[in-house]
This record gives sequence, C-alpha cells and structure tokens, in this order.
Amino acid sequence: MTSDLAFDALADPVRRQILAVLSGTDECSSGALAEQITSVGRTAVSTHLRVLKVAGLVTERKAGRYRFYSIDPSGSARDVLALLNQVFRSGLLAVNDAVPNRSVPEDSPPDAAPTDTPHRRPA
Amino acid sequence: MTSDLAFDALADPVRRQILAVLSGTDECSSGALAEQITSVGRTAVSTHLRVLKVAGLVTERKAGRYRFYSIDPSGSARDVLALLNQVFRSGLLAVNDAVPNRSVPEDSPPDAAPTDTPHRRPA
DNA sequence: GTATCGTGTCATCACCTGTTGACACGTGAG
DNA sequence: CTCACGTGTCAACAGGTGATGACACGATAC
Repeated sequence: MTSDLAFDALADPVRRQILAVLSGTDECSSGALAEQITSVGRTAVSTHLRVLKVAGLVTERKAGRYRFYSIDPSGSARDVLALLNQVFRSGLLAVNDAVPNRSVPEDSPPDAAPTDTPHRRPA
Repeated sequence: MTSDLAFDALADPVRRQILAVLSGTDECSSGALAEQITSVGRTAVSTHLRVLKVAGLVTERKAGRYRFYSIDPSGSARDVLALLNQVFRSGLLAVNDAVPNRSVPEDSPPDAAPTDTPHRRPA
C-alpha cells in the first residue's frame, strides 16, 4: 500500500517539522532545511528527506550541486487523507445519522446491553 | 500536541487494521477484534487498543466484563486531518476540484538544468 | 587541472517499540 | 460462596528505527 510508507513517514515529529517548513515555502534546499531543523543534524535531515521522498510526500529537484525539496500535494498524501476520511467518515461528514455502515457479515459479538447499558452515547 | 499521539498511533499497520475493522462495524469487543486481527495475539491487540484510545482515535465502552471499542470520529483524527490539509492544501484543493492526475505546475529551475546522471554505484 | 562546497550514503550505536506468555483484576453464572 | 470467562497489565526479549561522524560523489569556482 502506498499510504503505508506515508503513514510511517508522517509518524516522525522531525519529518512533520520538515513538512511544516516546506509547506511555508515553495521549496528549500537540503542545507537550508537542515539549518531550520535544529533538533537534529544534517545527516538526519537528509535521511528524513529520503524517507519523505520515498513515501511520496515531497519531491526533489536537482539544481547543480543543490537539491531543492518541496511538498508533493499530488503524492501519497491523498491516499492518507482518503483512508482517514473513510475510517472517520461518520464524524467528519456528520451525515450518517442513520448508521448506514453495517455491512460486516461476521459481526456477532456477545451483544452487550445486558440491563444497565442501553446503548452507547452518540456525540 | 494531541495529533502527535494520533500520528504515532496511525503509523502501525495493525492499528490501522483495527481501525478498519472498527470502521466497518458500530463497535466491537476486544476479543472479537482479536479474532479478526489474526496477525498478532490478543495481548498485542489489547495494547494497540490502548494506544488508539490514548491517542483519541477510538472510544471504549464497558459493558459488564466486555469492553467494546468504536471509532471516535470527534477525537484527534480531526487534528490529523486538519494538519494534513494544511500542509498539503495546495494539492488538496486541486483534488477537491477534480483532476485526479498530475496537475502540478512545472518546475522552473533558476540557474541549472537537470542534466546530471546520478551515477552512484560505488560497489 | 585542483580546491572547495553541497549533499547523500555508509557503518555503528543507542533507544524505542512491538510481541509474547504469565499473571491479576473484575464480572457474571452456578 | 466458588468457578469460569473476558480483559488488561507486567517483565522480558527481539526487532526495527533514528542519530551521528566519517567518507564518497558531483558540481562549481579558481
């Protein structure tokens, strides 16, 4: 799954910080990026950049001896968003008032609600 | 940051699988969940459930000796979506409009052309 | 040509995380 | 009451991941 790498890439705070910096600028060189990410060294930033690139979250542009990175809005970020929207659609769209998502055949839990807990609390 | 835990929780494939199962049903007990998640044992599922709960992605409902878990659409998932939308806003707008394929503005190298061959095979 | 800069990669280490089995807690049934 | 069931938690181990410094590669300036 493509979003697999993206989820993994997004899990790291440093990588999210890199993405935040990149989202504020059009593009940024590896060195300039490493200067703004003071929590880790240039090597780590470079490694994170690679992870982000492989994950399809950023794009790389080579210009001479420089390498500029920028957000890849058409990359796997869309898959992540799509998956998240699918999982949390009920609350995000707030249109499933009739609970239409009930299509799992092997759904036979003990079915609680013995005598004191009628139903869960809708938000 | 609340979304920090959420990003971390979403990084694990097993946890995403749990979320997928939960998204297909209203709620599910820990045991029933563990039966559907065959890749790991019940202990691991329980641990993952705890992580998801702490991250604010699922909610727990106690019913007697059972514990039912369900997606928490109003939890930190919204923060994750918001952050992602902020970082990748430029491409997401295009997605919302249409254009499911490459529609990124072409690069405009200021002073160099990508005419280099990254030969990097030392071995 | 050489020197220097910018960058990526490699080996190494330390830390964190996930998994497992055994155990403890609470609940419901008899 | 005791027993069985469902579940969470604990300590220990294995595996993966991130960070670092040294090095290699390519490109530019001279």
